[in-house]
Amino acid sequence: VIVPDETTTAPRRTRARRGEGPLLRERILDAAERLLIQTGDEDQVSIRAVADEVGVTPPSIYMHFADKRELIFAVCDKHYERFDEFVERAAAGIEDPLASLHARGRAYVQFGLENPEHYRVLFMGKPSATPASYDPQQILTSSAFAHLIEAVHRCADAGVIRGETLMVSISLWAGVHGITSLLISKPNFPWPYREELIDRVLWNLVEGVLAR
Amino acid sequence: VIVPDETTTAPRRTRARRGEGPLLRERILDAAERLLIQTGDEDQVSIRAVADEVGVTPPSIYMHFADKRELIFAVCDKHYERFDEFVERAAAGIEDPLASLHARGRAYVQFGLENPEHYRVLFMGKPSATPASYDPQQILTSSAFAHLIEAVHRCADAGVIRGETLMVSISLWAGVHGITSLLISKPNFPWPYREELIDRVLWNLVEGVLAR
DNA sequence: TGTACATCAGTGAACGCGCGTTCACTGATGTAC
DNA sequence: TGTACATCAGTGAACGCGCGTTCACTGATGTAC
Repeated sequence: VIVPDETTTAPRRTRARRGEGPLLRERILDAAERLLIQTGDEDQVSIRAVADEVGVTPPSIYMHFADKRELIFAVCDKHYERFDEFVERAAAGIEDPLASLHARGRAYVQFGLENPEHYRVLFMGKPSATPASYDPQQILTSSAFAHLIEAVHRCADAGVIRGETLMVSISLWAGVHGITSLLISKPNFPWPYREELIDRVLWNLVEGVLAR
Repeated sequence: VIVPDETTTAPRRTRARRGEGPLLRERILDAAERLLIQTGDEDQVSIRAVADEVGVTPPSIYMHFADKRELIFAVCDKHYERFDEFVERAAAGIEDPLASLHARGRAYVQFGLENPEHYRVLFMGKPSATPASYDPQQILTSSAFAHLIEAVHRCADAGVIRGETLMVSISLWAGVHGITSLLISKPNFPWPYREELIDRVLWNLVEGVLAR
Protein backbone atom coordinates (compact mmCIF):
# COMPACT_ATOMS: atom_id res chain seq x y z
CA VAL A 1 0.00 0.00 0.00
CA ILE A 2 1.40 3.37 -1.00
CA VAL A 3 0.66 6.20 1.37
CA PRO A 4 0.62 9.56 -0.42
CA ASP A 5 3.10 11.98 1.06
CA GLU A 6 0.87 14.66 2.50
CA THR A 7 3.77 16.89 3.41
CA THR A 8 4.84 17.66 -0.13
CA THR A 9 1.49 18.65 -1.62
CA ALA A 10 -1.42 20.57 -0.22
CA PRO A 11 -4.29 18.36 0.95
CA ARG A 12 -6.97 17.98 -1.67
CA ARG A 13 -9.54 20.70 -1.30
CA THR A 14 -13.20 19.88 -1.13
CA ARG A 15 -15.12 20.33 -4.33
CA ALA A 16 -16.68 23.76 -4.88
CA ARG A 17 -20.42 24.18 -4.75
CA ARG A 18 -22.34 25.25 -7.81
CA GLY A 19 -21.49 28.80 -8.72
CA GLU A 20 -18.37 28.74 -6.64
CA GLY A 21 -16.13 28.25 -9.65
CA PRO A 22 -14.77 31.81 -9.38
CA LEU A 23 -13.43 30.88 -5.96
CA LEU A 24 -11.09 28.32 -7.48
CA ARG A 25 -10.07 30.88 -10.07
CA GLU A 26 -8.89 33.16 -7.29
CA ARG A 27 -7.06 30.34 -5.57
CA ILE A 28 -5.28 29.53 -8.81
CA LEU A 29 -4.24 33.14 -9.33
CA ASP A 30 -2.94 33.37 -5.78
CA ALA A 31 -1.01 30.12 -6.08
CA ALA A 32 0.51 31.14 -9.40
CA GLU A 33 1.58 34.47 -7.98
CA ARG A 34 3.07 32.79 -4.93
CA LEU A 35 5.11 30.49 -7.17
CA LEU A 36 6.16 33.37 -9.40
CA ILE A 37 7.54 35.27 -6.42
CA GLN A 38 9.01 32.20 -4.78
CA THR A 39 10.86 30.84 -7.79
CA GLY A 40 11.54 34.21 -9.36
CA ASP A 41 11.15 32.59 -12.73
CA GLU A 42 8.10 32.55 -14.94
CA ASP A 43 9.25 29.32 -16.57
CA GLN A 44 9.13 27.46 -13.30
CA VAL A 45 5.48 28.34 -12.82
CA SER A 46 4.14 25.32 -14.69
CA ILE A 47 0.50 24.33 -14.89
CA ARG A 48 1.38 21.24 -12.86
CA ALA A 49 3.15 23.23 -10.17
CA VAL A 50 0.23 25.61 -9.84
CA ALA A 51 -2.29 22.77 -9.69
CA ASP A 52 -0.17 21.11 -7.03
CA GLU A 53 0.06 24.30 -5.02
CA VAL A 54 -3.72 24.69 -5.09
CA GLY A 55 -4.32 21.01 -4.33
CA VAL A 56 -6.11 20.24 -7.57
CA THR A 57 -5.29 18.32 -10.77
CA PRO A 58 -3.78 20.08 -13.81
CA PRO A 59 -6.82 19.83 -16.11
CA SER A 60 -8.95 21.81 -13.68
CA ILE A 61 -6.81 24.88 -14.39
CA TYR A 62 -8.22 24.85 -17.90
CA MET A 63 -11.71 25.38 -16.56
CA HIS A 64 -10.66 28.89 -15.64
CA PHE A 65 -7.88 29.82 -18.07
CA ALA A 66 -7.59 29.10 -21.78
CA ASP A 67 -3.90 28.33 -21.58
CA LYS A 68 -0.75 28.93 -19.64
CA ARG A 69 0.02 32.37 -21.00
CA GLU A 70 -3.43 33.60 -20.01
CA LEU A 71 -2.88 32.41 -16.46
CA ILE A 72 0.50 34.08 -16.14
CA PHE A 73 -0.75 37.25 -17.71
CA ALA A 74 -3.83 37.33 -15.51
CA VAL A 75 -1.54 37.27 -12.49
CA CYS A 76 0.47 40.19 -13.80
CA ASP A 77 -2.52 42.15 -14.98
CA LYS A 78 -3.92 42.04 -11.46
CA HIS A 79 -0.57 43.27 -10.26
CA TYR A 80 -0.63 46.10 -12.78
CA GLU A 81 -3.67 47.57 -11.02
CA ARG A 82 -1.83 47.57 -7.72
CA PHE A 83 0.98 49.29 -9.60
CA ASP A 84 -1.29 52.18 -10.47
CA GLU A 85 -2.55 52.48 -6.90
CA PHE A 86 0.99 52.45 -5.55
CA VAL A 87 2.13 55.23 -7.85
CA GLU A 88 -0.94 57.34 -7.13
CA ARG A 89 -0.46 56.98 -3.40
CA ALA A 90 3.16 58.08 -3.75
CA ALA A 91 2.17 61.19 -5.68
CA ALA A 92 -0.84 62.05 -3.52
CA GLY A 93 -0.59 65.39 -1.78
CA ILE A 94 2.36 66.68 -3.75
CA GLU A 95 1.42 70.10 -5.04
CA ASP A 96 4.38 71.01 -7.21
CA PRO A 97 3.77 69.34 -10.59
CA LEU A 98 7.45 68.66 -11.28
CA ALA A 99 7.98 67.13 -7.86
CA SER A 100 4.90 65.03 -8.47
CA LEU A 101 6.38 63.75 -11.72
CA HIS A 102 9.57 62.85 -9.93
CA ALA A 103 7.68 61.10 -7.12
CA ARG A 104 5.75 59.03 -9.65
CA GLY A 105 8.96 58.00 -11.32
CA ARG A 106 10.45 57.04 -7.99
CA ALA A 107 7.42 54.91 -7.17
CA TYR A 108 7.47 53.30 -10.61
CA VAL A 109 11.07 52.19 -10.23
CA GLN A 110 10.56 51.04 -6.67
CA PHE A 111 7.51 48.96 -7.48
CA GLY A 112 9.26 47.41 -10.46
CA LEU A 113 12.32 46.48 -8.44
CA GLU A 114 10.24 45.06 -5.61
CA ASN A 115 8.34 42.83 -8.01
CA PRO A 116 10.87 42.03 -10.71
CA GLU A 117 9.16 38.93 -12.06
CA HIS A 118 5.84 40.68 -12.56
CA TYR A 119 7.67 43.56 -14.16
CA ARG A 120 9.57 41.26 -16.43
CA VAL A 121 6.42 39.55 -17.65
CA LEU A 122 4.57 42.81 -18.17
CA PHE A 123 7.25 44.91 -19.81
CA MET A 124 10.27 42.84 -20.73
CA GLY A 125 8.88 39.71 -22.35
CA LYS A 126 8.92 38.83 -25.99
CA PRO A 127 5.82 39.77 -27.89
CA SER A 128 5.07 36.10 -28.53
CA ALA A 129 4.68 35.52 -24.79
CA THR A 130 1.59 37.67 -24.54
CA PRO A 131 -1.70 35.77 -24.80
CA ALA A 132 -3.86 36.14 -27.88
CA SER A 133 -6.48 37.92 -25.81
CA TYR A 134 -4.06 40.65 -24.85
CA ASP A 135 -4.18 43.92 -26.74
CA PRO A 136 -1.17 46.24 -26.46
CA GLN A 137 -3.56 49.18 -26.59
CA GLN A 138 -4.47 48.17 -23.04
CA ILE A 139 -1.43 49.97 -21.70
CA LEU A 140 -2.39 53.17 -23.43
CA THR A 141 -5.94 53.06 -22.09
CA SER A 142 -5.02 51.85 -18.61
CA SER A 143 -5.65 54.11 -15.67
CA ALA A 144 -1.94 54.02 -14.79
CA PHE A 145 -1.07 55.53 -18.14
CA ALA A 146 -3.94 58.00 -17.94
CA HIS A 147 -2.62 59.16 -14.59
CA LEU A 148 0.82 59.73 -16.05
CA ILE A 149 -0.62 61.77 -18.89
CA GLU A 150 -2.61 63.85 -16.41
CA ALA A 151 0.50 64.53 -14.38
CA VAL A 152 2.38 65.65 -17.48
CA HIS A 153 -0.58 67.75 -18.50
CA ARG A 154 -0.51 69.58 -15.18
CA CYS A 155 3.14 70.43 -15.77
CA ALA A 156 2.33 71.73 -19.23
CA ASP A 157 -0.52 73.83 -17.83
CA ALA A 158 1.85 75.28 -15.27
CA GLY A 159 4.18 76.13 -18.14
CA VAL A 160 7.14 74.31 -16.60
CA ILE A 161 7.69 71.79 -19.37
CA ARG A 162 7.67 71.90 -23.15
CA GLY A 163 6.61 69.41 -25.82
CA GLU A 164 3.53 67.46 -26.75
CA THR A 165 1.97 65.72 -23.76
CA LEU A 166 1.79 62.20 -25.21
CA MET A 167 5.32 62.40 -26.54
CA VAL A 168 6.66 63.64 -23.23
CA SER A 169 4.73 60.98 -21.32
CA ILE A 170 6.10 58.14 -23.40
CA SER A 171 9.56 59.64 -23.23
CA LEU A 172 9.41 59.67 -19.44
CA TRP A 173 8.00 56.16 -19.38
CA ALA A 174 10.89 54.96 -21.55
CA GLY A 175 13.26 56.60 -19.10
CA VAL A 176 11.96 55.00 -15.93
CA HIS A 177 11.61 51.72 -17.76
CA GLY A 178 15.24 51.92 -18.79
CA ILE A 179 16.72 52.13 -15.34
CA THR A 180 14.18 49.70 -13.86
CA SER A 181 14.71 46.98 -16.43
CA LEU A 182 18.48 47.38 -16.45
CA LEU A 183 18.67 46.98 -12.69
CA ILE A 184 16.46 43.90 -12.95
CA SER A 185 18.42 42.34 -15.79
CA LYS A 186 21.91 43.07 -14.48
CA PRO A 187 21.73 42.85 -10.68
CA ASN A 188 25.40 41.93 -10.59
CA PHE A 189 26.63 44.86 -12.63
CA PRO A 190 28.72 47.08 -10.36
CA TRP A 191 26.14 49.85 -10.12
CA PRO A 192 27.59 52.85 -8.37
CA TYR A 193 25.41 54.20 -5.56
CA ARG A 194 22.20 52.49 -6.66
CA GLU A 195 19.79 54.80 -4.89
CA GLU A 196 21.60 57.92 -5.94
CA LEU A 197 21.76 56.64 -9.50
CA ILE A 198 18.01 56.14 -9.64
CA ASP A 199 17.46 59.61 -8.29
CA ARG A 200 19.82 61.16 -10.79
CA VAL A 201 18.16 59.36 -13.67
CA LEU A 202 14.78 60.62 -12.52
CA TRP A 203 15.88 64.23 -12.20
CA ASN A 204 17.69 64.08 -15.54
CA LEU A 205 14.47 62.88 -17.13
CA VAL A 206 12.48 65.70 -15.63
CA GLU A 207 15.08 68.30 -16.50
CA GLY A 208 15.24 66.97 -20.04
CA VAL A 209 11.71 68.18 -20.71
CA LEU A 210 11.87 71.48 -18.79
CA ALA A 211 10.74 74.60 -20.57
CA ARG A 212 13.85 76.52 -21.59
CA VAL B 1 15.84 1.02 -47.46
CA ILE B 2 15.33 4.50 -46.08
CA VAL B 3 16.86 7.29 -48.09
CA PRO B 4 17.74 10.28 -45.91
CA ASP B 5 16.00 13.43 -47.00
CA GLU B 6 18.88 15.58 -48.17
CA THR B 7 16.68 18.59 -48.70
CA THR B 8 15.82 19.14 -45.05
CA THR B 9 19.30 18.98 -43.53
CA ALA B 10 22.66 20.18 -44.73
CA PRO B 11 24.85 17.43 -46.22
CA ARG B 12 27.29 16.03 -43.71
CA ARG B 13 30.50 17.97 -43.77
CA THR B 14 33.83 16.22 -44.09
CA ARG B 15 35.76 15.78 -40.89
CA ALA B 16 38.16 18.58 -39.97
CA ARG B 17 41.89 18.05 -40.11
CA ARG B 18 43.97 18.21 -36.97
CA GLY B 19 44.06 21.71 -35.62
CA GLU B 20 41.05 22.71 -37.66
CA GLY B 21 38.70 22.42 -34.71
CA PRO B 22 38.33 26.20 -34.49
CA LEU B 23 36.85 26.11 -37.98
CA LEU B 24 33.90 24.09 -36.76
CA ARG B 25 33.54 26.48 -33.85
CA GLU B 26 33.08 29.31 -36.30
CA ARG B 27 30.58 27.32 -38.32
CA ILE B 28 28.61 26.60 -35.18
CA LEU B 29 28.57 30.25 -34.18
CA ASP B 30 27.42 31.27 -37.66
CA ALA B 31 24.69 28.65 -37.74
CA ALA B 32 23.45 29.61 -34.28
CA GLU B 33 23.33 33.27 -35.25
CA ARG B 34 21.49 32.44 -38.46
CA LEU B 35 18.88 30.49 -36.49
CA LEU B 36 18.60 33.23 -33.91
CA ILE B 37 17.84 35.80 -36.58
CA GLN B 38 15.63 33.48 -38.59
CA THR B 39 13.43 32.29 -35.74
CA GLY B 40 13.65 35.50 -33.75
CA ASP B 41 13.55 33.41 -30.62
CA GLU B 42 16.42 32.28 -28.49
CA ASP B 43 14.42 29.29 -27.26
CA GLN B 44 14.10 27.90 -30.75
CA VAL B 45 17.86 27.82 -31.16
CA SER B 46 18.31 24.35 -29.71
CA ILE B 47 21.53 22.40 -29.70
CA ARG B 48 19.91 19.95 -32.09
CA ALA B 49 18.77 22.66 -34.48
CA VAL B 50 22.23 24.21 -34.54
CA ALA B 51 23.90 20.84 -35.12
CA ASP B 52 21.46 20.14 -37.91
CA GLU B 53 22.12 23.52 -39.51
CA VAL B 54 25.87 22.87 -39.45
CA GLY B 55 25.47 19.30 -40.67
CA VAL B 56 26.92 17.67 -37.60
CA THR B 57 25.59 15.66 -34.65
CA PRO B 58 24.56 17.34 -31.38
CA PRO B 59 27.39 16.00 -29.19
CA SER B 60 30.01 17.64 -31.38
CA ILE B 61 28.74 21.04 -30.25
CA TYR B 62 30.04 20.19 -26.80
CA MET B 63 33.58 19.94 -28.11
CA HIS B 64 33.49 23.69 -28.57
CA PHE B 65 31.03 25.01 -25.99
CA ALA B 66 30.50 23.91 -22.42
CA ASP B 67 26.74 24.18 -22.63
CA LYS B 68 23.90 25.85 -24.43
CA ARG B 69 24.07 29.17 -22.62
CA GLU B 70 27.73 29.54 -23.53
CA LEU B 71 26.95 29.00 -27.17
CA ILE B 72 24.14 31.55 -27.23
CA PHE B 73 26.17 34.06 -25.29
CA ALA B 74 29.20 33.57 -27.52
CA VAL B 75 27.03 34.50 -30.49
CA CYS B 76 25.84 37.67 -28.78
CA ASP B 77 29.23 38.60 -27.42
CA LYS B 78 30.60 38.56 -30.94
CA HIS B 79 27.73 40.77 -31.91
CA TYR B 80 28.51 43.14 -29.06
CA GLU B 81 31.86 43.95 -30.68
CA ARG B 82 30.14 44.85 -33.92
CA PHE B 83 27.87 47.01 -31.79
CA ASP B 84 30.82 49.05 -30.61
CA GLU B 85 32.17 49.44 -34.14
CA PHE B 86 28.78 50.53 -35.41
CA VAL B 87 28.39 53.22 -32.77
CA GLU B 88 31.93 54.48 -33.28
CA ARG B 89 31.43 54.72 -37.01
CA ALA B 90 28.23 56.71 -36.48
CA ALA B 91 29.99 59.17 -34.18
CA ALA B 92 33.16 59.46 -36.27
CA GLY B 93 33.86 62.92 -37.58
CA ILE B 94 31.32 64.70 -35.42
CA GLU B 95 33.14 67.55 -33.73
CA ASP B 96 30.48 68.94 -31.42
CA PRO B 97 30.57 66.77 -28.28
CA LEU B 98 26.83 67.03 -27.62
CA ALA B 99 25.97 66.14 -31.21
CA SER B 100 28.36 63.21 -30.90
CA LEU B 101 26.54 62.01 -27.81
CA HIS B 102 23.25 62.21 -29.66
CA ALA B 103 24.65 60.37 -32.68
CA ARG B 104 25.89 57.59 -30.46
CA GLY B 105 22.48 57.25 -28.88
CA ARG B 106 20.86 57.15 -32.28
CA ALA B 107 23.23 54.40 -33.41
CA TYR B 108 22.67 52.45 -30.20
CA VAL B 109 18.91 52.42 -30.64
CA GLN B 110 19.16 51.63 -34.33
CA PHE B 111 21.53 48.72 -33.83
CA GLY B 112 19.37 47.34 -31.04
CA LEU B 113 16.21 47.53 -33.11
CA GLU B 114 17.89 45.96 -36.13
CA ASN B 115 19.07 43.02 -34.06
CA PRO B 116 16.38 42.61 -31.45
CA GLU B 117 17.18 39.03 -30.50
CA HIS B 118 20.83 39.74 -29.85
CA TYR B 119 19.81 42.78 -27.87
CA ARG B 120 17.32 40.81 -25.86
CA VAL B 121 19.87 38.17 -24.94
CA LEU B 122 22.52 40.72 -24.04
CA PHE B 123 20.47 43.23 -22.09
CA MET B 124 16.98 41.96 -21.39
CA GLY B 125 17.45 38.40 -20.21
CA LYS B 126 17.14 37.10 -16.70
CA PRO B 127 20.36 36.92 -14.76
CA SER B 128 20.07 33.13 -14.61
CA ALA B 129 20.35 32.95 -18.40
CA THR B 130 23.91 34.21 -18.42
CA PRO B 131 26.55 31.48 -18.46
CA ALA B 132 28.69 30.87 -15.40
CA SER B 133 31.73 32.11 -17.27
CA TYR B 134 30.14 35.50 -17.84
CA ASP B 135 31.09 38.35 -15.54
CA PRO B 136 28.82 41.41 -15.47
CA GLN B 137 31.91 43.57 -15.03
CA GLN B 138 32.60 42.79 -18.68
CA ILE B 139 30.17 45.49 -19.76
CA LEU B 140 31.93 48.08 -17.65
CA THR B 141 35.33 47.17 -19.05
CA SER B 142 34.18 46.71 -22.65
CA SER B 143 35.42 49.07 -25.30
CA ALA B 144 31.86 50.09 -26.11
CA PHE B 145 31.38 51.35 -22.57
CA ALA B 146 34.81 52.96 -22.52
CA HIS B 147 33.90 54.84 -25.68
CA LEU B 148 30.72 56.13 -24.10
CA ILE B 149 32.60 57.33 -21.07
CA GLU B 150 35.13 59.09 -23.29
CA ALA B 151 32.35 60.83 -25.17
CA VAL B 152 30.79 62.02 -21.93
CA HIS B 153 34.18 63.11 -20.71
CA ARG B 154 34.66 65.28 -23.77
CA CYS B 155 31.36 67.01 -23.02
CA ALA B 156 32.43 67.59 -19.44
CA ASP B 157 35.78 68.99 -20.60
CA ALA B 158 33.94 71.35 -22.93
CA GLY B 159 31.88 72.42 -19.96
CA VAL B 160 28.56 71.69 -21.66
CA ILE B 161 27.30 69.08 -19.22
CA ARG B 162 27.28 68.71 -15.46
CA GLY B 163 27.57 65.72 -13.14
CA GLU B 164 30.01 62.91 -12.50
CA THR B 165 31.09 61.19 -15.70
CA LEU B 166 30.30 57.60 -14.70
CA MET B 167 26.92 58.57 -13.29
CA VAL B 168 26.03 60.55 -16.40
CA SER B 169 27.20 57.71 -18.66
CA ILE B 170 25.08 55.12 -16.92
CA SER B 171 22.16 57.50 -16.84
CA LEU B 172 22.38 57.96 -20.61
CA TRP B 173 22.77 54.24 -21.12
CA ALA B 174 19.64 53.60 -19.08
CA GLY B 175 17.84 56.11 -21.25
CA VAL B 176 18.71 54.63 -24.62
CA HIS B 177 18.15 51.17 -23.23
CA GLY B 178 14.67 52.21 -22.10
CA ILE B 179 13.38 53.23 -25.49
CA THR B 180 15.18 50.41 -27.29
CA SER B 181 13.90 47.64 -25.07
CA LEU B 182 10.39 49.04 -24.94
CA LEU B 183 10.16 49.17 -28.72
CA ILE B 184 11.45 45.60 -28.88
CA SER B 185 9.09 44.29 -26.22
CA LYS B 186 5.97 46.10 -27.37
CA PRO B 187 6.14 46.30 -31.16
CA ASN B 188 2.36 46.40 -31.30
CA PHE B 189 1.93 49.28 -28.89
CA PRO B 190 0.54 52.24 -30.84
CA TRP B 191 3.77 54.23 -30.76
CA PRO B 192 3.21 57.70 -32.12
CA TYR B 193 5.74 58.75 -34.76
CA ARG B 194 8.34 56.14 -33.95
CA GLU B 195 11.32 57.89 -35.46
CA GLU B 196 10.37 61.25 -34.01
CA LEU B 197 9.83 59.62 -30.63
CA ILE B 198 13.31 58.12 -30.62
CA ASP B 199 14.80 61.45 -31.54
CA ARG B 200 12.89 63.25 -28.82
CA VAL B 201 13.96 60.74 -26.21
CA LEU B 202 17.59 61.17 -27.26
CA TRP B 203 17.49 64.95 -27.10
CA ASN B 204 15.67 64.88 -23.79
CA LEU B 205 18.40 62.66 -22.41
CA VAL B 206 21.12 65.02 -23.58
CA GLU B 207 19.29 68.10 -22.36
CA GLY B 208 18.72 66.42 -19.01
CA VAL B 209 22.44 66.57 -18.26
CA LEU B 210 23.20 69.98 -19.76
CA ALA B 211 25.11 72.44 -17.61
CA ARG B 212 22.62 74.98 -16.32
C1' DT C 1 60.01 3.37 -47.21
C1' DG C 2 56.78 0.71 -44.51
C1' DT C 3 54.29 -0.34 -40.51
C1' DA C 4 52.47 -0.04 -35.84
C1' DC C 5 50.56 3.11 -32.99
C1' DA C 6 48.50 7.44 -30.83
C1' DT C 7 45.51 11.07 -31.43
C1' DC C 8 41.18 13.24 -31.35
C1' DA C 9 37.20 15.25 -34.27
C1' DG C 10 33.08 13.61 -34.68
C1' DT C 11 29.22 9.68 -34.23
C1' DG C 12 25.09 6.89 -32.78
C1' DA C 13 22.20 5.80 -29.49
C1' DA C 14 20.19 6.56 -25.55
C1' DC C 15 18.91 8.62 -20.78
C1' DG C 16 15.76 11.01 -18.29
C1' DC C 17 13.15 14.82 -17.91
C1' DG C 18 9.07 17.97 -17.42
C1' DC C 19 6.10 20.04 -20.04
C1' DG C 20 1.17 21.72 -22.05
C1' DT C 21 -2.81 19.83 -23.22
C1' DT C 22 -6.78 16.46 -24.21
C1' DC C 23 -10.40 13.21 -23.22
C1' DA C 24 -13.57 10.20 -21.45
C1' DC C 25 -15.12 9.79 -16.86
C1' DT C 26 -17.15 10.33 -11.93
C1' DG C 27 -19.90 11.54 -8.34
C1' DA C 28 -21.62 15.14 -5.20
C1' DT C 29 -24.92 18.77 -5.64
C1' DG C 30 -29.09 20.57 -6.81
C1' DT C 31 -33.82 20.27 -9.26
C1' DA C 32 -38.30 18.70 -11.21
C1' DC C 33 -42.08 16.10 -10.63
C1' DT D 1 -41.97 13.58 0.97
C1' DG D 2 -39.41 10.57 -2.16
C1' DT D 3 -37.21 9.46 -6.29
C1' DA D 4 -35.33 9.90 -10.94
C1' DC D 5 -32.63 12.85 -13.40
C1' DA D 6 -29.52 16.80 -15.05
C1' DT D 7 -25.69 19.45 -14.10
C1' DC D 8 -20.93 20.43 -14.01
C1' DA D 9 -16.59 21.02 -10.99
C1' DG D 10 -13.04 18.32 -10.85
C1' DT D 11 -10.35 13.61 -11.88
C1' DG D 12 -7.08 10.03 -13.75
C1' DA D 13 -4.55 8.66 -17.21
C1' DA D 14 -2.36 9.36 -21.06
C1' DC D 15 -0.50 11.58 -25.56
C1' DG D 16 3.21 13.34 -27.79
C1' DC D 17 6.75 16.34 -27.72
C1' DG D 18 11.52 18.32 -27.85
C1' DC D 19 14.92 19.17 -25.05
C1' DG D 20 20.07 19.18 -22.91
C1' DT D 21 23.38 16.16 -22.10
C1' DT D 22 26.29 11.77 -21.61
C1' DC D 23 28.94 7.82 -23.04
C1' DA D 24 31.27 4.33 -25.22
C1' DC D 25 32.72 4.13 -29.82
C1' DT D 26 34.96 4.78 -34.68
C1' DG D 27 37.99 5.70 -38.10
C1' DA D 28 40.65 9.11 -40.74
C1' DT D 29 44.76 11.69 -39.88
C1' DG D 30 49.23 12.26 -38.50
C1' DT D 31 53.68 10.46 -36.14
C1' DA D 32 57.58 7.60 -34.45
C1' DC D 33 60.62 4.22 -35.40
